[in-house]
Amino acid sequence: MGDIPDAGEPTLEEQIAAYQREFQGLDPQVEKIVSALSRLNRRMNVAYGRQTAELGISNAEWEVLKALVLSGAPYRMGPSDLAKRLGLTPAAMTHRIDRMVAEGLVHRERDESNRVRVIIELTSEGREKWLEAMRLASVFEEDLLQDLTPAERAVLGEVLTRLLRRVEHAQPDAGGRLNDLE
Amino acid sequence: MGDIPDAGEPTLEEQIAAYQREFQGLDPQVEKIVSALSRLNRRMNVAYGRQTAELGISNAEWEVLKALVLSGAPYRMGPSDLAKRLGLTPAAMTHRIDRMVAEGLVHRERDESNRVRVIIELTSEGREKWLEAMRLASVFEEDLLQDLTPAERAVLGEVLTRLLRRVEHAQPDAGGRLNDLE
DNA sequence: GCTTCGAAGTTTAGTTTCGAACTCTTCAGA
DNA sequence: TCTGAAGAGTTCGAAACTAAACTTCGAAGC
Repeated sequence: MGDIPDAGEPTLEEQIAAYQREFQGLDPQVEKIVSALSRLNRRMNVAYGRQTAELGISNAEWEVLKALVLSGAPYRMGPSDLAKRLGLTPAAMTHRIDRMVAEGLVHRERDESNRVRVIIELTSEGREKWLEAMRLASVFEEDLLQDLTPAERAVLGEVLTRLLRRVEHAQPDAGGRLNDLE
Repeated sequence: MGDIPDAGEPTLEEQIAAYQREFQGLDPQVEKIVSALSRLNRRMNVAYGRQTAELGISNAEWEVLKALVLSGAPYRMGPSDLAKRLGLTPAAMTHRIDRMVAEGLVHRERDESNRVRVIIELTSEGREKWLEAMRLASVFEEDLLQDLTPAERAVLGEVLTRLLRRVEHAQPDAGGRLNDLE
């Protein structure tokens, strides 16, 4: 027990070996980094999902709460802004807000100064839910990184930030290469 | 232009600052690592999606092709195994296979030696699609990591693998702490 | 041999999302 | 003022997923 990472999933080492076998000319180190990154993220999302589920909210709802809290007091955003921020279509946002209003996590009202707009505002209950979720998440995250030395944390943070900047300011073209967007 | 990472999304630094403001007692370095990890993964998936879309397949289909190829010749798996491997319910797997059979990417047949089972086998067309996708993906990945020094690559790979092992062999309990499953 | 249990896959009902059409409001220009 | 255009949000229909019920086959026990 404990040796099988997930049902039917090969270990990272087995997967790298399989890639080498099936596709020539692949750098094992690159593939290791990319595969580990992807898996790690997946596992972390599962962990977050477990935690939020215990608070009676879904991962999707947690994302909305997060966006609202991080926008700062008075914790208000329009549906379109939320949709862009979360990468959803406006239609999906409408439905998601419907649910969250019904659960008392957010409040929806029409902006009287511009009657086309709608204001989504965090309720105190919604803010409390987010705080509870953050308490759980922060303990989990600290625990996850606990074995890393200060030097390793520094390098990891710096390198990931650099990679992120590279992806954010560039997008792959048809051939897969990253072109600077200027 | 090029300074706005994504529509309406704050920069990583702004987001960390917002976390510090809204939630006391958070380690900025931990949050930086976790946030960068999550964002980086999201951007990479968008990039992969763009590439596979160009080949006329979805990201979901690419995952199935990947599982089959990595299983090794003769590239056969049962629907249940595929579902477990991809983290889907058997029902979703049935439908996904339906589509892929219609597109000629995989072949479905009943196992005559055990008539409860079904065998999903990669077609040569499916294998070719995967190879094309891999060619694009590997260029993208090499390009993404191109600015990293050999030392940085080594540390990154090692640290990520260590973190992955920690999440894989342990699961957070109600309080968020990681317990060894033994 | 018959029965029961369990495993593999499909079907059905309900949820969440996307794409596109639609409504309502605001603003610019004749 | 009236009209046209654009933006914000919702509604509608279709796609993809989950959970649960169902079907079929195989294996074990009596």
